Amino acid sequence: MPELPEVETTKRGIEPHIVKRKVSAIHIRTPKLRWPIPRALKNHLPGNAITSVRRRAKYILIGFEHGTLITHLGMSGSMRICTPDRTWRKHDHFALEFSHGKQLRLHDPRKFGSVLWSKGDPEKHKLLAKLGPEPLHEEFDGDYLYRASRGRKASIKQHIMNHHIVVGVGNIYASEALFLSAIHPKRAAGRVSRQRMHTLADNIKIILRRSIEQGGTTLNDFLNENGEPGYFAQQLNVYGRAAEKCVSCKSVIKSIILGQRSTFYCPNCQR
DNA sequence: ATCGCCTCCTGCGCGC
DNA sequence: TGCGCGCAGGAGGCGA
Repeated sequence: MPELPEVETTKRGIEPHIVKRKVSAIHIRTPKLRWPIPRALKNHLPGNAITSVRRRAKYILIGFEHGTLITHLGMSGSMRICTPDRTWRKHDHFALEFSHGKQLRLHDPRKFGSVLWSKGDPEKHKLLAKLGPEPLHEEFDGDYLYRASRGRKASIKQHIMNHHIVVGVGNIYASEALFLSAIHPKRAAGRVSRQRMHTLADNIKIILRRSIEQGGTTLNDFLNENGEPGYFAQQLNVYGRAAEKCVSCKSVIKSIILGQRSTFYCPNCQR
């Protein structure tokens, strides 16, 4: 399940292979992922060069002079650079082919990913327009998180996973950040103190930065078929560790469902 | 305005 | 050993 570090790693991995490259053909092998892949891309893209590769939240934005390809990996998607003669795998849904003889392929078994086209400023696209700040930007800090949570009755875990508040904090890192911050995931967001919000914001940044650094070590894997790109060994303290002992206090890690999502925490450390 | 539930899809794990 | 069932999960959309 790509979290923000995997998406950032993917973006960094594909960028040097595709930026400034001219698209010679595109392949739409599956007409509909989360949404239909615009058929008009066949007219928009060939003959045009990629001018930029950016990330916003978990979207990878592939820029052209006349518009932007907005892509999302969903929960099982991955992108890979390969040669056009490489056999199509099951779930290879979409590909850009370049004049320098490479392809960028989107692979996504769950089909929760997306490929869309934005003519104007992609930040104004319906899917991006209302997103909150990037967690690694300066504007996201404890004060911001505190202000954005006053009066909120939703749990702190759902709060930090709410993309209107802050983007890119997925289910795994939400549990992990709350553990490091000693905050109970079910605590109402509006009842977390300013000081603890600072701790939480700091921990979110630390976890994401560390994961991105580790993801960087797998960048070589983006060329050809070596392994799954962007997935790195993660040191997780609570996620997926129900019934195991807390690394800090040896209490038994609990698992609950919160907002339809599995949630892990230490009932002793987190209050 | 907020919140919580539903939905998309398929691989996988579990139980028998 | 093989089969079938049910769940997980990102995030938009909708109903309350």
